[in-house]
Amino acid sequence: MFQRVEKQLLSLLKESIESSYCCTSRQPAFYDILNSLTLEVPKEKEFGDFSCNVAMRLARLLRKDPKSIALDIVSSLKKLSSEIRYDTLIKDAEVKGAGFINIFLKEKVFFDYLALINDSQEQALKLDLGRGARVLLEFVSANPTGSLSVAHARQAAVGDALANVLAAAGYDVTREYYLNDEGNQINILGSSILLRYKELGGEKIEFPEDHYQGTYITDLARELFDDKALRLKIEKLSVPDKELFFSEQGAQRILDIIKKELDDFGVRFDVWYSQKELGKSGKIESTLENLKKKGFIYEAEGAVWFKSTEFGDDKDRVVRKSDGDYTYLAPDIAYHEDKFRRGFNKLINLWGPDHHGYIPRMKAAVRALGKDSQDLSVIIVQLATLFRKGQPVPMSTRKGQYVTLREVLTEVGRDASRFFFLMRKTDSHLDFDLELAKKQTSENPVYYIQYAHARISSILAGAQDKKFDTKEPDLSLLKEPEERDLMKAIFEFSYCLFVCAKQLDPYGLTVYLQCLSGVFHRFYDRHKCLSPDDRLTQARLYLIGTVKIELAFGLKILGVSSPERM
RNA sequence: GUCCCUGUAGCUCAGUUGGAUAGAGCAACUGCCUUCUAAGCAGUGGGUCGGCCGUUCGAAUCGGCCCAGGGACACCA
Repeated sequence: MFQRVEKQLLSLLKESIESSYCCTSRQPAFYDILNSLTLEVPKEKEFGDFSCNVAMRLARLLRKDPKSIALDIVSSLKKLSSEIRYDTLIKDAEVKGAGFINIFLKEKVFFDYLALINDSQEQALKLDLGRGARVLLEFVSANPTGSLSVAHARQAAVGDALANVLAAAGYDVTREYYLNDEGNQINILGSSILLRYKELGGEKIEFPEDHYQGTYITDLARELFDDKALRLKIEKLSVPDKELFFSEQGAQRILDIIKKELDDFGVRFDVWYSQKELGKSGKIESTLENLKKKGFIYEAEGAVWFKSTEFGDDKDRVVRKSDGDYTYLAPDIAYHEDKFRRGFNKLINLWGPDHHGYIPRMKAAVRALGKDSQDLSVIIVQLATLFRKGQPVPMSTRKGQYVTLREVLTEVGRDASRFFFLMRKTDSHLDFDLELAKKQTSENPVYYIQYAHARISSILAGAQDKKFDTKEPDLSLLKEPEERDLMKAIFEFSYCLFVCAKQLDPYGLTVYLQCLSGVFHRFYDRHKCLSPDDRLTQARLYLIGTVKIELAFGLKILGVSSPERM
């Protein structure tokens, strides 16, 4: 709806400018400006619902004062808008400041939107940007060598919300977790558990520094040790088989823990993609063979290299080490080729900041595979620093001591933690105040929004008891400035969703929902919904019902609940 | 050393492809509940937008050079 109104206004403006100046200027520059017209929503409401700066941009070209240009445009705009096809759109237009054209919309535009939302609920809020694009969103993808950390928690919160945003914007989205279930780290995991297992058997062991230090390793070892049947089986294994067994068992059991953590966090995945299976499938070999045929793979210094410099990387990268093992890059290229092969045409990866330097080579790989580098978007999810009473919570990755997703979830709960992880732009650092997130006061933005939802629910429940009839309300009774503010805020939902989808960042929704809640709270404070006038009550219930639908949908996208009462 | 990100109120941050008087929340202070949920609302104070130069009708925003903080630069994953 927002987009449609914006488009209509733009074409109306274009027509006005053409009719005012087509004879005086036919220069290409004139049409450049005409074709790149933009509208903005002014911060101050006295400047209208939309504003356009085209008069200033035309001033030099037309050698005319921007104010008088704006006046010319406005007068022909008014003439046009009085014609039947536009007479439901513009209430007024005026020139202000250096030459801004400020447009005020007719309330009918807002009324129509309210009706639309009340008729088709969430459906009215969704967009149609996808156009058949199949999106593969890969996120978290943490190695199954330990519990998820706060860093993973933010990636999970962002990834899940982004998937919801894109789905709401009309994309076909698949959520995937790339499971690093083989390789060095998994071997070390197996070896770590095996050592602890031996220790439990009374053996004296030396525990290397590069092994996993956490107590959960001992817990896993104990699980295996305490299972007598399993222990007998383990005794019979040869040394290499034993190593393998512990690696597999460890990875499997930790994966179960991770799945449970994500589930409790409300984050779900459609596909768990195993690197081990990828290796077995022969896809790595065929991908490298394919690239070799294209001339992007060569051998040197005993290793196999990917010619990523061909596509703008700083230097070429090893895909197969001189000892014959693949580097991480080899299966990753194959994995991305497989993503495309499965029919996805838009790949989005959420990575931690430590993978920042990895982007150019992955982009290079995508291009080497014959795709456009735009087909892969990598979003760096910056770290969240935890604070308690204004002091940063110390974090040590050594000795396996790090704050886990589970701890944050247990301490502040799902709603607050998910919301807090989304409160800043994804690629910006985030300060997460545990004490603030726990507070159930106005200081906490989550409760501010949820409270607005609960208040509306409560009013609607009260109204239901009084059995208001369901006939079409007379929205023209909504004349108070706070009511208009609310309608305008409601109107901007789809624009917010549009921006979030374009920027691949759900963060904007947290800002919008706080704003919408604020406008509602101000309206609530000044006006009674349940007024003595039944027809007004009817209209106001209709209005706040729409707010409720938007709040609930917005919160659902963010993975936060919308309580009926608080 | 090279590249990337960040620098806006006491704190955490917004600032819509350059727009109108730079905003919000928190913190501080002051008011508002016999009336739909005070987890709310209203008000007050608080700024050299890191610095300098440039681009133009117009710069927090774009460009250049500095200053400060963070991160990335493996035949690890």
